[in-house]
Amino acid sequence: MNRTSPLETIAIALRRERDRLGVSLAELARRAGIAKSTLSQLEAAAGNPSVETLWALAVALDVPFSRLVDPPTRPVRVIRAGEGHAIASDQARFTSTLLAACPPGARRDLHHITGEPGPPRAAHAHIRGTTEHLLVTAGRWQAGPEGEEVELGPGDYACFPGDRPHRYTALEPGAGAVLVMEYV
Amino acid sequence: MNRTSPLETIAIALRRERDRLGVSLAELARRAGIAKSTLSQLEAAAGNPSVETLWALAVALDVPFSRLVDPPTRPVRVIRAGEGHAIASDQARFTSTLLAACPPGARRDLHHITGEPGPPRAAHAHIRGTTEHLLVTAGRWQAGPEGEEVELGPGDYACFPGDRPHRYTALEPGAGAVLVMEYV
DNA sequence: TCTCCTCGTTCGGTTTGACGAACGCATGAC
DNA sequence: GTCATGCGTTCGTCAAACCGAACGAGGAGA
Repeated sequence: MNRTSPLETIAIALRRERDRLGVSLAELARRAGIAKSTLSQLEAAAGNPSVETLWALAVALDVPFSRLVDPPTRPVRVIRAGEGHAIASDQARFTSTLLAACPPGARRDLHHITGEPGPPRAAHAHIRGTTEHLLVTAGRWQAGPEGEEVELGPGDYACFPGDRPHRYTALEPGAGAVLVMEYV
Repeated sequence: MNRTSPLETIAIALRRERDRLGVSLAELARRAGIAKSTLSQLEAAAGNPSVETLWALAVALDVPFSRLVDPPTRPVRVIRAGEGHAIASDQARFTSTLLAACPPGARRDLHHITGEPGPPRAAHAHIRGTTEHLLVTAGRWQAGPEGEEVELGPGDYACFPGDRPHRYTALEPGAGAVLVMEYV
């Protein structure tokens, strides 16, 4: 099942999550309260860390413990909006539309966002391969990569790359949406 | 966030999974290729196992690694509209609430469902490990595992095991929701 | 009863992971 | 130029994780 050893998996995950936070090896070691020599060896896939060590790192990285022992990430695969299959329920009065099938190896964190009219909320580019899914639950939104914003109403769905600068603007009071952050 | 230490979590998980398989401590140690003294101390929450040791145990127990380190999941979790830890943006008038962080190795398919009042939509049990996330966008719903249905209004979020029979009932015309099917 | 087996725990000895100091290498201030 | 700061790596020391052996407890069978 698993080709790569857990140690390599951890080494890759540590490096990936540390890059995501944009902190140095020494800084992360400080935050986690471990010797930077230990962390250096771990990122080199040399060594066999104890649970306490890994736990401290997971806390410092602000990720669930198990994310560090994830199987390695697979190459980037993006599913564009509209590629989902529409599935009709066998029972009447009920429909289910597949908005986006999850690519293998991707992680999707589920958020609920709300906004009020005003200046747009500018989001910096996330790590490469990030995709954002937005489904409006209330009010109207204007969202998307800079220069390619689209306007969305209740029930509308959009997905766009999150690894470029992008914005959210609430156009009506009490605007809400479901935001799914997808990391590959 | 986590009250119990990772070591206790592991100790409990080891005991639970071993009981599930119905094997003795010595037998499990044999299968995992570790000394039974080591395993004995781990189940007593004494010690600080290395990743290799834990990995061998996870393989021998035939469970994903994360099952040994993640605290047990609660059956049904509801986050009411406005509840949850909302993170305010640096730019005002914008909040983001993390509903569910994606577990490693999981796949999440994103659906938008609509329903009309009438008989409930009964869903059969999906494959083991499936979790469903539901966030209501419009109207009111009653949903959840059979006998544990909860009523949800706009903005409410619930997640529950999908590997048991469960139902969705729309209580108002034009009810809508985002459904995320999570497969481990 | 006695024997034999397996259970889980406890006890030294060895291996090794974690630590801290020192290293070489960059970059920036003066 | 020199100095200072921070980076990531390497090395020697020490604590501890892991191991194997021995232990007492319980059960099955002759």
